[in-house]
Amino acid sequence: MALRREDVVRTALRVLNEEGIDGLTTRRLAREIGVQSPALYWHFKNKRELLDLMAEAMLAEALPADRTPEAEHWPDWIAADARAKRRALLAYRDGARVHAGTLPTDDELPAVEAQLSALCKAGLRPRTALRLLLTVDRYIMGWVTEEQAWRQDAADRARPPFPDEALRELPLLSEAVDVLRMTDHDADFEYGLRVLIEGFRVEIAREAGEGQAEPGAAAAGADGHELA
Amino acid sequence: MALRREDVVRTALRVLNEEGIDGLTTRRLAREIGVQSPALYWHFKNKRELLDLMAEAMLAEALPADRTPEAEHWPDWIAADARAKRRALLAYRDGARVHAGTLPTDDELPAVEAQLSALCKAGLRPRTALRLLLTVDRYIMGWVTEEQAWRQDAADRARPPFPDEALRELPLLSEAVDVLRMTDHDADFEYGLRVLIEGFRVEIAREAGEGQAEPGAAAAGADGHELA
DNA sequence: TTCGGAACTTATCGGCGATAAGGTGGGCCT
DNA sequence: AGGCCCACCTTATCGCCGATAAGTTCCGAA
Repeated sequence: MALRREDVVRTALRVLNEEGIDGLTTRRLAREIGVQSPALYWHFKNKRELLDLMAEAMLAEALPADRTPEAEHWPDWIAADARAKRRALLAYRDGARVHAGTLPTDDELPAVEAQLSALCKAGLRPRTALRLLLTVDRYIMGWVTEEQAWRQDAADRARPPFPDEALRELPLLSEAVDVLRMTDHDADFEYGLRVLIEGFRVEIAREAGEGQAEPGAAAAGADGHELA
Repeated sequence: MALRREDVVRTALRVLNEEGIDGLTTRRLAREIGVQSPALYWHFKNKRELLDLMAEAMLAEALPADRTPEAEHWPDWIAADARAKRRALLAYRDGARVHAGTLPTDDELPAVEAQLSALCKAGLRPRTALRLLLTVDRYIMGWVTEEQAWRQDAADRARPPFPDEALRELPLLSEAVDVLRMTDHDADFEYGLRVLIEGFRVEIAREAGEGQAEPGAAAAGADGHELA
């Protein structure tokens, strides 16, 4: 029976978790499947395509696609989606690096449209609503990337970073050293997420109050530095 | 005369810009310097160490270390630092990927301490202040990573992504398609930055108003989902 | 029964990071 | 003056990588 793309992707995700992204080679994967490595190139045009499908599968597991978010509860589903996405990326070793640079598939777009719809009902213009979604997305990606990099080289790191002697004469950093050493990833992630949502609240209040006139006003030119 | 580490790093940054991170190989770099590739291993224990020094040099160019930020103007210098860091990463091809997973050097810590000091004067506890700084940092990293990935495969991409036909039946996405297609990186980045700072404003107002009693209150357990 | 193409194998390519081992030249000690 | 040491580099080579070319197998349709 012929090998199916879907099975290859599933095995690849397992190998990813066992070996990390550097250990996920075409030969290793082929061996795991019980096939010679060039056979993979019948099913995928190159390794990048395989990684793209892996990224898609990772997120598909965790994010149900057919949900219709409600406008009035936008802080709730934005936060829930953010947590789900982080969890999905954390569920696989180097998940963020696999997902980085991936473009949304065409069939992921309707879910985005639904989110935009809810946010627009809450008072945003489509452009601003999409910017908002991208902002939280970038935060998640940056966060989990760093989180997994930390976890990764925590293994092969001889001594823990930021030893107490390096923090001598730095009383404030010493007091916050737990954050620096990422001893409580979850709570630290939640902090940034809450900050973002509080910012969104302000933004939505402003834009909803504007009466959506003057279309150019919030476009804020490339050098628009106005903060207040 | 012996080769100096600093010169190697400078050449490596030039090659990075010419070839991208995948084209930056030890052989290519050695050839550029006029030396055989194993010679590099006299000066660096491995390629990762070279990349770390490159990352450090990239940011050192753009971020003056001895500045003493003022408490009352925190939104200004946080935004300015964020823009400077983004610019520094964008200044080199794949700059974000080079910098990703890098730990702050011991001599970058005093600058952080100074920022914490200003934020604490503004009313935050050290832990929260550091969380705030990390939050904006993660946003920047996520943003620039995506930005450079986009720019990268914009080159070798046959057709532009998100063609109009994929957006049929998706009116809101169609209206926001410029954001999706990243036609105005700068303004989109500014949006997220402004959102973050507005969120920080709320957070600082809350924490300063608390009278900094009840130390456990804002630690928000791992599952602390309270948003309001 | 033949034939074509899907699905695989074997053989091989050029390039990678890294290590081992050997060479070389200048400065320092006696 | 002579010898030596060691910083710094070279040559040779290892094992692995992603990818391609070309040949093989086997099943289902005509």
